[in-house]
Amino acid sequence: MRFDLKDLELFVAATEAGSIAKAAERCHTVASAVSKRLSDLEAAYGTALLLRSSKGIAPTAAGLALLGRARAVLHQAGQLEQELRGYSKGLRGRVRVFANISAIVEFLPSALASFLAAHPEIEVELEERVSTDIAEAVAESRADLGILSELPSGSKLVAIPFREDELVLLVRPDHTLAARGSAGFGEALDSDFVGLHTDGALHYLMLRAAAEAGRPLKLKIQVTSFDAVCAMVAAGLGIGVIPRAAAAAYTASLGLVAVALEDAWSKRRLHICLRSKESLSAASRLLLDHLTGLPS
Amino acid sequence: MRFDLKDLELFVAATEAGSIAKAAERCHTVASAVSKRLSDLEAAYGTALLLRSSKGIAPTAAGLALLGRARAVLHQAGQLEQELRGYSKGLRGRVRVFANISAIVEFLPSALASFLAAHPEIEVELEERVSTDIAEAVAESRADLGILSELPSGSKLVAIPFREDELVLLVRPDHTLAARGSAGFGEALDSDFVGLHTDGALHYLMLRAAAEAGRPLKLKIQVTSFDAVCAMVAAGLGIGVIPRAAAAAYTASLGLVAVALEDAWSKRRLHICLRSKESLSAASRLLLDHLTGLPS
DNA sequence: ACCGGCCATCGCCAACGGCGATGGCGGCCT
DNA sequence: AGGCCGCCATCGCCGTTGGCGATGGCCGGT
Repeated sequence: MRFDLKDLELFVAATEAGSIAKAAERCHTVASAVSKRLSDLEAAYGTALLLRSSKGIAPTAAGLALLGRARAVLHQAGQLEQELRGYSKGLRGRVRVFANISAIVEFLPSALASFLAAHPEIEVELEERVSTDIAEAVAESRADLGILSELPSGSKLVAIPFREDELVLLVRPDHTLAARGSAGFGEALDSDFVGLHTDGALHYLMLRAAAEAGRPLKLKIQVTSFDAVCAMVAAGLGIGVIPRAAAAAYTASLGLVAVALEDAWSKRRLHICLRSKESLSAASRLLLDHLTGLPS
Repeated sequence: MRFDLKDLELFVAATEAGSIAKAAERCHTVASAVSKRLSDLEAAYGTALLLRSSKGIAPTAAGLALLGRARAVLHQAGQLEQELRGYSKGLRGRVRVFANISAIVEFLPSALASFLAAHPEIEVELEERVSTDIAEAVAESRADLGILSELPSGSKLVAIPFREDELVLLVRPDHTLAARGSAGFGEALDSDFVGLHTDGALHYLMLRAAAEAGRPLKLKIQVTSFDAVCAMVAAGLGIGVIPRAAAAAYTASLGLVAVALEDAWSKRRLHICLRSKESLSAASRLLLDHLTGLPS
């Protein structure tokens, strides 16, 4: 390992600031030191990372590619430091949870609140990801617990059923389906849709359902949160498919209508996934027990 | 940041080896240095990470929790270093691409030209294969990236959608279908066909479509390139099925006519396949990013 | 043409960190 | 029981690393 965390910090700071001088200031040092470290870094690997000019610096292609990885390393290192600090303050544990947006919006707020109230000495770190990323992160020990809809096939992880999650159609009151208590997804395909993350499981479900109906999914707008979906739907830009619990919060305030989906795939079961029960830390196991023991 | 990558390495090595002395040996240093660094690490955050005894060390709960995170940081740092090395010498390293004939004729010329212009230091090695061979080559690491129409079922490879590919009937102006803007494949089955590789996906599609129509595919001539198909068609030896983009180049010069196919299978989606994003070399990833980032 | 901002280089020096020796501790074998 | 061995912590020594400030070259804007 011929580089240092400080090297990475300086590199990121320099590319972000666009200037070695600014980076030095931000990192509480002087430009000459930064210049040297960066030059040495480049020399050590025989690769130009920065383009120097009299008005600052810009990353080369290699530098740009490196930037992302450097940020990832620094982020992880930062988390590690936080965790260390936590231990010195008497914290007894820290659990890293990756969850999909449905779980985060619907179930985790209350579940985590009660858990943290019962275990103030445990810190929970929560990040939102799409299901495939979650499984990967858990498999690679970047997360202790994952909450997702379905494990990717072939995954070696353990999956424990968590909650039921019902998807509903979200429409404006003036939509033709608004008066119906329920509808098939196929009936909704005439409308434009407002979608979520292109790589999310929900998106995939909708695409497949449309394909099975032999019709295209008219997806014009893509956003990344349920409230954004609701806002788009309220604005008349299309209709959406979101979990019932997420819909409930918005139907009243925005005057929208939730229509039950009759398709089988609209009933999803969320799962908690982990590498193995034995590999869980004490804190993680406490959280797992809490999540699975709660009345749903 | 009060710790160092080397601290983490030593910490991981020590907990794995169960002994500071062993860790020192593994890391090519001496025990005293390791002992000091670990003590300093603990002192810096006021947390005991290791339990010392006369027969070695064992991690405390805090240390155990830290272990996973430290590994994650080191893993990412290792990736970063590998990438750096890749840039120094690897960018001279080649990217091996296996692609089917459709991709090679329709999309790769311009895509590769712009890529090589942007990255003159990267060599791209391109071979034409049929889709099944491509998937196999990628799976066996004989190729870095594959471009094909559909992955064989059961394949463990990652497939990323690439481009749309529309197949058309290529006929002479005096053919009965030449006056039609579009036709079903079934209507064309009266004619003789000029075919491509007997084992290619395109050939397979045609065979299956003919079988579904309950009629034989009258295939007399088999060649291995689109221009050969065109020449055969122009010579009146039959009609052909090739991608629209490939047809465009010849319809004018040879006085041929492209007739749209009405069958659903004529709209294919090409995919880029690879083992996993993580296993890609830096150069391969650059090419992948380039291909997926291009406007289609 | 000057000035200001930028980066690279150089010499200086402090501090960090590795090294080897030493000492204390506990278990194990004889 | 006594000696021995392997372990880790501590200490002083010293080489290297790395920060600092000054200097100089470069370019663009005023």
